[in-house]
Amino acid sequence: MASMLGGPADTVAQALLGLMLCRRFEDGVVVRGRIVETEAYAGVEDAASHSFGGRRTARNEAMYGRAGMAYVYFTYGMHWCMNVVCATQGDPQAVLLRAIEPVEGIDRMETNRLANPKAARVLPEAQIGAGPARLCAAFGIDRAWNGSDLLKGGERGERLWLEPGVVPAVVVLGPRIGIDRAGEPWVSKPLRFGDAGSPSLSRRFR
DNA sequence: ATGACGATTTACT
DNA sequence: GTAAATCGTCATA
Repeated sequence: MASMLGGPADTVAQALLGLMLCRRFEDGVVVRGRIVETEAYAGVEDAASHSFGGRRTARNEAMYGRAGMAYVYFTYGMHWCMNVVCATQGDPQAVLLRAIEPVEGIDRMETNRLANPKAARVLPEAQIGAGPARLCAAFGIDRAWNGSDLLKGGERGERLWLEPGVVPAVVVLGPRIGIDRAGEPWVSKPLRFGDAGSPSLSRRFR
């Protein structure tokens, strides 16, 4: 598990598909979701990456950490998104988790969603984790998890970690979402990966 | 101190 | 399809 995260973002993005993202809450409840959609952010060369050009700030510091670290950031004034840091320490590559398919603790995912007044809309089960911010809302992931080690888990009896899962039968690729301003060639590179058979993708691939 | 912006989601026409 | 919501972060001064 640890070794597979040490590679470049595009490789890791594909390898993460099928793995289980798991969290245990203080009350002991566990939620699990199968990762079905990811995006690779290739580091200093990648104009769409928060680390483009070696940019290093308090916000993206986790990108420079060890593989297996979580990089969680806040955006649009209301949403959290989570990445799995990859490559080697000091090389700021990461993979954005764009969608999970609910597997366990679905009631708790609902509760977590409803706890956020901005996400009070009820969604069909398959859509609960279909989107980078939806996934974080469902799992209750926020800034407290930035920099946490996904291979070890968190503190306070709470944990956020990865487990082996079922590899997708068919993987589809496409351009990344919401990065138009990065310009070519980065806007067109096929760095978005999905499990073609999943009903929980954030958007269609084409 | 101020202003511009965002790896999104939701509601509405 | 378009637009609003909403605020932490960063660059500039």
